[in-house]
Amino acid sequence: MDYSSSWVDTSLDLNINPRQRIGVKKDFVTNFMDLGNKQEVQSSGALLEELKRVSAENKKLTEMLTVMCENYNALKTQLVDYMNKNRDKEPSPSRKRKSESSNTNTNNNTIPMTGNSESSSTDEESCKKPREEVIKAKISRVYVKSEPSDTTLVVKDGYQWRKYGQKVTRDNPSPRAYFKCSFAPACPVKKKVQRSIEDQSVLVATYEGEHNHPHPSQMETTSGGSRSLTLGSVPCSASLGSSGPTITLDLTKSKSNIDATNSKPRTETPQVRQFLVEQMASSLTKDPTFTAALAAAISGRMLQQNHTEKW
DNA sequence: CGCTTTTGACCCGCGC
DNA sequence: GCGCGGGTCAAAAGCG
Repeated sequence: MDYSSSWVDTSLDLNINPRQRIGVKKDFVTNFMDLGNKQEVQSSGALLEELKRVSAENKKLTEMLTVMCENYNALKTQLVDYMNKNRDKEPSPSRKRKSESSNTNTNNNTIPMTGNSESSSTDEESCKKPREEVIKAKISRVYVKSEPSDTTLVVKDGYQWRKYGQKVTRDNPSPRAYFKCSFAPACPVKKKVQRSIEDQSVLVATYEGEHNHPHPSQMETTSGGSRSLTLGSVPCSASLGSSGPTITLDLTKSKSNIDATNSKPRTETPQVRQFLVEQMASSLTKDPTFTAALAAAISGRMLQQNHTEKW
């Protein structure tokens, strides 16, 4: 269940983007060179100072990230507990119509990291609907980027599915495909796949229920190196959109282990680590508040530095 | 031949 | 009660 901090090495080497870093360093070097060659000795000293400072900052950021990860895990644990409590109250599954139609695509950026999550009904909706309708079999929604030309509504998530229907719905011109887990009726999981009405290149897979059998890829993997990026156990990319944080799962990169229950710290390759760090960095840089804070911090530093250098 | 996919028919809840 | 529309069934077709 714990992903991030359990295996994501938070000791960031922030030199993730050599070009950028070189650019920064170059600026420093140029600045110092502008001061004249006579100050070379002093410059190298100052560079060392700068290096120390950057290292310290790096360490500080690492600590902050660690704290963030811990907070995230704590929150996640609470959420899971809350979900489990709700599930205990859940009545036996019925053929009653799902209240999902009221769940428009626009407000659903929730991506279950475990492959399971409750229906993301808003409080508004829960007020409108009777309580027993809100508590349903676990419903999760996954957004998968796919080729717009790809007409097959196939979401490769490692499980085996049997298609049992396809319908054109009223609110979306693209057809909706209905799948049952191949292990049905032993496994009650169903999924619906439909192209997003907003972005035709995005497939929206709605999962209902939980698999009561191990992930098929678990039995066959352990061979070869992992090429796909995995966060926790799920391949994903994170982004901050206007409607809030979004995590897009790229389930087309199969062979990944979706079942997080027995995820173990794995041997992540440097590339994977780098990618993760880049993802985090890009997510943070897209956050206006973060960039503002960062800019303030940097400018503060600069001013402070200029001040001290003058003296 | 057996499994999967396709697709029209049917079921059923909901709103009017 | 009736029509609408989402969800499911099941026979036929496709495929390896």
